[in-house]
Amino acid sequence: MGIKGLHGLLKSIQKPCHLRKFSGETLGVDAYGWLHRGTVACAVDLVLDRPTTKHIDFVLNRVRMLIFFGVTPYLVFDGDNLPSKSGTESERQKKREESKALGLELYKKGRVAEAYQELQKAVDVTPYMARQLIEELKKMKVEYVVAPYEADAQLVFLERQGIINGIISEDSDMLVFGARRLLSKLDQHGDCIEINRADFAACKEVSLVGWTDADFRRMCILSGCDYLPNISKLGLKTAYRSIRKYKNVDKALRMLQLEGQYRVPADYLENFKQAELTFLYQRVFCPTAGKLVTLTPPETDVTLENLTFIGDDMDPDIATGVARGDLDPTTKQPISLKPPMTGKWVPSIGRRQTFGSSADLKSNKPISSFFTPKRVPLAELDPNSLTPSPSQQRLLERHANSSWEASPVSAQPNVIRSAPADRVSSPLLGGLERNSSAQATRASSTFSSVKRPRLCSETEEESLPTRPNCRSRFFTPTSQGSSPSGEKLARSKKQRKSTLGVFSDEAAEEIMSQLPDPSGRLENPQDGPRVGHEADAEPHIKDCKPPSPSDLTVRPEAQEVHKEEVRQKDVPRLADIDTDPKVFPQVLDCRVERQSSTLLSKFAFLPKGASSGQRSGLDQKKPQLENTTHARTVRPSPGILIRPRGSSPKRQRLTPLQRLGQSALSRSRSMCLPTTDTFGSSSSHDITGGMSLRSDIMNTVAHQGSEDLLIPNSDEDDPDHQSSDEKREPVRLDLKKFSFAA
DNA sequence: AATCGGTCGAAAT
DNA sequence: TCGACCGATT
Repeated sequence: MGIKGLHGLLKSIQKPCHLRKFSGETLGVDAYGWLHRGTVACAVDLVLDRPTTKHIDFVLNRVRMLIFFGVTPYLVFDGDNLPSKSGTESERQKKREESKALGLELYKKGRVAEAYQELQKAVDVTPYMARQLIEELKKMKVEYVVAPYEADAQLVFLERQGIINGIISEDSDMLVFGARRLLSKLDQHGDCIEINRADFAACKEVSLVGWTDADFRRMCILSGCDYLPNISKLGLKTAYRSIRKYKNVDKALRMLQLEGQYRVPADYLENFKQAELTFLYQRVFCPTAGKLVTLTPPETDVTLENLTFIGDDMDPDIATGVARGDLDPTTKQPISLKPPMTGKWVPSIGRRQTFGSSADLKSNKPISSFFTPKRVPLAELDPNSLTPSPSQQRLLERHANSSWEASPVSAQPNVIRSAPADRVSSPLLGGLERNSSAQATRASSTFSSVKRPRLCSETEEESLPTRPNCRSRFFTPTSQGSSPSGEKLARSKKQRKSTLGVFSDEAAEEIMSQLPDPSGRLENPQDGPRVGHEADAEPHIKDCKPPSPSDLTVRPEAQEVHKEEVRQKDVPRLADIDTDPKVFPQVLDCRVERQSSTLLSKFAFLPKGASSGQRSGLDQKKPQLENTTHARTVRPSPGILIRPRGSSPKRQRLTPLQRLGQSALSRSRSMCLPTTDTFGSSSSHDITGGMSLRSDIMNTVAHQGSEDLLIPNSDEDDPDHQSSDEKREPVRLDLKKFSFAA
């Protein structure tokens, strides 16, 4: 997958950093990558069709982590296979089935561990899993899109449109597509590495100074990529040299062959061009236009019809259905929200109505009659679970006499306000809901509402308020004093930690000490030695260009406006439950319970950290953390979470807690300020100047590695940065680590 | 020096 | 499954 060895080639411009750096920005996520990681934890269950949501929860935890650090997640799912990759996929499918058979065999023999290993290979990430996850994302008001084809291209497209400010993915192909800012190796703490296109000129392994995107792309393709296997014995280094020398692939290939050693297949050049065109023009979904467009606007002399390998175009309605996750990206058929238990697939429209309609829920038929008791997976997975959790039971009782029919949405805001714990009664939400009218949305919304309590239940059970010690899940089990996992965390953070004292609560300390971390200020000046100019030496293959005005997509300067429009348009489908006020209280209750438990966990969590704290700044920070947590994690509100960049928070109707959260948010934002603004406006990319950095910058540099020296960024004038001094003290000690890293 | 093929540990609970 | 790493090969 991806380009072999590319990470190694770009080692020197990989900057260790933390999600906090991207606070206030929107990051695109390769959702299948996360889902796949999540399946590791429950591979056996998935293969055996046993009920599990661990893989979904894994992703949701990551999403929450992003939100916690002020990042707006935007999840992007893979869609259909490109025609050229269909062979690969069937091979994989075959391998998976073999692994499944072998794994099950081992399992029967009692060799569980081996079976486990084998079954991990058998897991496939399905559109259904994506759909499950999407339902949760809707509830959390997290933006997402299902790409018509590859998520890679979709992500890069979104980045170019300015809809996202960076891409979280492990796939180095992203850079070939033209990603500008790639975040990889994200761990559960928020640490990751950044590869920024603007830094390419600083690459030490090879000199990319003066390289265009086209040069880079061709080098990668030449060394072997998903669309074209490499010429044997020809790797990245050789590809680099020949592109550097000849710039032109045609000539490079001829010379490589002449020099002997390399045997270039007859059709290689043709395939090469195809591969390049796939990287350039693969079809993606434009959320603004509501239809498919090519990743790069086609040049006038490019006839898309001839490019079958970039993926077929599709009807805008279908494309939108796929993008929303309503339609299977491959079959284009509606994805049933019901688990595909027996292979008997019920058309999802009918199914949804069945589940969501009031008639059905009120029918005399006992709900359990819908299920075969023997089929445990069904019972477990179905949203209308026959055995409601305690909280569900209470809710059901409470609403035993109330109608399930939808009532006018205008009643909604009242419902929200009357809810005791729902402090974030977002005016934005209410307002937008009134606009929601799409029937399809309504149908799935109703379903979601019913489904929600069920899907909550696992989380609920794990974090019931009766267990005040449980913690937010993305904080990993660390706050239990000196637990093994605490040590594990400490180990992973050793670079930063080594000079700090030993705290009773590593995790809390971590969060506390880093909350106001100025690392966000170390933004990459996007200019400096320019690498990305598109000066294509080869006329026969067109290069990426910024979206042209003629394109249906948005131009950068119009983005804010368009983004707003997109939001407005999108909200109905995102605001699923909220379209049904009657169901809302139930859902709310469940959510509140879950969320208050999350909140409680934070409270349980924080004092420990605070008590172990040794710095006076800690007390200043604690309330902010709590409130930020509350506003962002506990009750994701569109007013906070899905605010278009640049627009101002709607303060006037925020609750005090929200306001605190907001102030914390804006605070962290101001500290991380030039993130977006620095884009292209920050001054020099002066390598030698790195050593003259102010000490406060050095703080950050210290634990970020030498590459950060390349990116001076001075923006520390946050007057109420309470703990900057306290903060500075311990971190500066880390300079040792820096010298180590350097 | 670069590439290739193999092994190993981490991923997740 | 992926990467990092090692040793063999050219």
